[in-house]
Amino acid sequence: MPAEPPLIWTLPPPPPRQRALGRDEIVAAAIALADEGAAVTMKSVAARLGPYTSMALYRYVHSREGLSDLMLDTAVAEVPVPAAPSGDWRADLRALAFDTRRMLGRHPWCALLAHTRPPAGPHLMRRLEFMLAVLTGRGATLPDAMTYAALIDRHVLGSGVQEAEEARHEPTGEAFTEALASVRDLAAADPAVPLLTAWLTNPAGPPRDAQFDLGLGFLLDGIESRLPAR
Amino acid sequence: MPAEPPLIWTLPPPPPRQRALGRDEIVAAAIALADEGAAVTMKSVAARLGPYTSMALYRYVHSREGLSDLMLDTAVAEVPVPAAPSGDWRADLRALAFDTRRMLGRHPWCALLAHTRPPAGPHLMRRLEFMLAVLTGRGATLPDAMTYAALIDRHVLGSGVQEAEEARHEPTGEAFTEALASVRDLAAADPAVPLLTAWLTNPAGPPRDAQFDLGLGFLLDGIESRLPAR
DNA sequence: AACTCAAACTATATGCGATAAACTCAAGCC
DNA sequence: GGCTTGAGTTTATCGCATATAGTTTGAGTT
Repeated sequence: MPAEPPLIWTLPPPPPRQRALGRDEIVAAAIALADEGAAVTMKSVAARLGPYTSMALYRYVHSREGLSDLMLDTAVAEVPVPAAPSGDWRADLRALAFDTRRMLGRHPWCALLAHTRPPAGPHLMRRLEFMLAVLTGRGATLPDAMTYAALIDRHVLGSGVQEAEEARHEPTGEAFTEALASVRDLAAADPAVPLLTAWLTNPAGPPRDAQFDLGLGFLLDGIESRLPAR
Repeated sequence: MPAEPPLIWTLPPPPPRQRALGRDEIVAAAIALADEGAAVTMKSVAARLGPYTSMALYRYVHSREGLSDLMLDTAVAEVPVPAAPSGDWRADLRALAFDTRRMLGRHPWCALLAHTRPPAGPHLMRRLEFMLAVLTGRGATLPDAMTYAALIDRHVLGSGVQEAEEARHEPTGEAFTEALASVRDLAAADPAVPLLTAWLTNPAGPPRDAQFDLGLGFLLDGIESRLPAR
């Protein structure tokens, strides 16, 4: 027998509708979810904002892809970009690289996204503009500056993606140790990969930041060698 | 009224069933689809193999993720890996990097996949082992060798992802030109990004291969400077 | 020649995710 | 008071992965 629908009088009064979502709140909610490692779906974002449905978001962000692009640019906005080069091109680029890296640490999902989306957001553009200004200010041609900037960002984003991947698996020592062990066993079973096996048995190496700085230094050295003499 | 089911006699005789799928055929079909830029779904892969359903694949590849991992390792298997270092560490690493780059050119989907999946396949392992052998053979410690190898792969994969992204949009001059124009207009509308606007108006620069080689050279130079003296 | 059985597929159903189209509902306006 | 408009909701598809349960088939057995 179908249950009698409850009388309206027994039900709580409807909550006051909170109207007027906005792009900013939506993007902030999506970023918060992504930072927590939760899946970002239209539904989960809407739910986080209150008693909304996924369809409510479309008015503001147009599509899922639009939301992704907004998330990316909003995260990049956290990277401090000086108004003008300081005069020390190397320090400028290094600081920007590290600041970006720190942002990627706060928003690990960002690295992959940056790889997949065109760099068309306003904050992405201003960040790139600064790199170009620093390099051309030191004498590079515009095409060369673009090449160098791409090189550096490759390093920054590549590190970001890799570390995000690693972090995604590490937190729980349980499954992680097991996964590592299974890869190690796989390697150990193949006599063709002794060095890899040795490393997996005792994975050592400089800390991440040092590795990052090392590679960045290599790139900056290379760029410096091709800049016009002072 | 529900249509009368047709009598079996009016239907064509069943086609002879081709049995025995196999992991290799499945992975090859998936790679072929991906190379063509088509979506790789269980269904599309099965259909490409004949009159199969998506479920037929699960026996062989376990899951969608399993299929991805097999695709990745199979593609990496195309990269020729010498049995042993030649004695010229720099030439060895450079050749491996360029061979990998060529493979990524044939399989553009591979770069992103390599970024997202653990490098546990047998061919991925052997490729890495070779890099480690080259670097330790020249005097690097194992942890350092791992750091350097990661640096190089970051560059190789990063270039691969970027060029794959670019290629995905270029083929059709129609929409691409339009998209480029809209980004340029966006930049032009922001007075804060004159250099970027200038570049977008006239995107120039060395050819891709030269840019790749430039960055690779920077990294190899840097590595060289930290290798023990001969 | 009929029978059995496991391997190889198919059918069916569930659930998630994105999104189009149509609908509702409250304010403000004439 | 009826009309418009903005802001969400409902409903309905569609694509995709995949669990579970069936079905077919062909190689061997008796």
